[in-house]
Amino acid sequence: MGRTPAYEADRVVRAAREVFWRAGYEGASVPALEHATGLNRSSIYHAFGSKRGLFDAAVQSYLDDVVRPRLRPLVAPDVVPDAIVTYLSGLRAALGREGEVQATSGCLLVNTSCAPIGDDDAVRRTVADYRAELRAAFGRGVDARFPGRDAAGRAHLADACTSAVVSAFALVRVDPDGARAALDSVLALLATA
Amino acid sequence: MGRTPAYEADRVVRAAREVFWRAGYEGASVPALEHATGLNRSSIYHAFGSKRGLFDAAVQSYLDDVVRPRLRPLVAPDVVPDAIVTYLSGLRAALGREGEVQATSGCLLVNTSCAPIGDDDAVRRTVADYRAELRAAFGRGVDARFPGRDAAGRAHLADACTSAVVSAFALVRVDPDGARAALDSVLALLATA
DNA sequence: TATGTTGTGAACCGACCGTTTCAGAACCAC
DNA sequence: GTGGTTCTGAAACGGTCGGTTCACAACATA
Repeated sequence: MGRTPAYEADRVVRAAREVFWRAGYEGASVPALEHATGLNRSSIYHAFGSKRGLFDAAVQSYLDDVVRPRLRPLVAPDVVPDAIVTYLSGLRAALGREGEVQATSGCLLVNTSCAPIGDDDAVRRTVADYRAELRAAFGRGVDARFPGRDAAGRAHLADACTSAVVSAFALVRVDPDGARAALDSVLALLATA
Repeated sequence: MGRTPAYEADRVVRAAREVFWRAGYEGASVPALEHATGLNRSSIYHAFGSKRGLFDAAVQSYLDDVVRPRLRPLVAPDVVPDAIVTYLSGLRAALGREGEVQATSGCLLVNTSCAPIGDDDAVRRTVADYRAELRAAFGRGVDARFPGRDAAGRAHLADACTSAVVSAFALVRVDPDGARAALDSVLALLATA
């Protein structure tokens, strides 16, 4: 069988995810990834093949461990009317907690979309699917909150939620107040009957 | 007085702006800037002091030559009711023209916000002010379109326009259809009386 | 034409980039 | 134990990074 790895793969990927999140793909240096993961580069390259391989694993972990758990109440068989509000106000609060990754660096995938690595086809598909996943979840959240409203109105509201979240992620690094304002605005639309 | 520069400063800055727009600050290499501007690095450093100095000039040019001319109808003393619709549908069309910088790379300032350079204080202020400028312009555009509507409703609509534009910029690189959908959604809200 | 100033090209700087190599350590099966 | 396989640390790879240096070209002035 051979020598036993001295690390836990999940922990390594999570640590790398944090580095990519803050610094971006091109800005995350191999020494920084070594330091964060505690692994020597030879082990990183042995396990993941390349910096890009580690990045892909980090993106998968971001989707599985960060995005989808928070979206779960919005994609469950039964969606509670408050689910969409809970999600958005939870995000609003997270963007205010200084020091946390989300507050300082927004969203790994939105950041990726704005960088040259976003031109890569595989990355492009991943981020586009992520946006669609967000939109679908918000669509169900809005439907659960305003079941009586007409379909077009609900769709526009779900679109507004999607745009608010994406723009909040995109701007939080430079303008946390503006990011929170975007979320507050759609929260107000969701509060009115 | 000394030797006459062999270049036109404006042309140099505009060429550099394009490189930063596509590649981002950290991704724009000095050789790439030399090639785009036609200047040797010694001339670049003589004129702008550093890569960052050239970037700052490029950002200023982006605001003066790209952003503000398009926003002008929305900040004029008299704002036409169609101004906001004209702006958004113009942006929608621009995001669809393949090959153009806007379609492939979104917005220089949004991209900057999502990158590590966004942590710089001066950059932070610049992008935050840009967002505020956008929001103010859209506010006037919405006011001109729906003068009879209540203030809160107009504010939420202006917020939705701001978020739609920012998110369209943030996503156009990976998801042009999603970006256009965000704009279409607010355009629909602006079409209804 | 002589002088002082400014712009330009080429060569070079140390630092860092992502990646590879390789010897040896740690484990399994026999 | 022995052999085969896998993981790990250190060192080194060529290439590129942003930035500097310097000799010289090109101009304004006197």
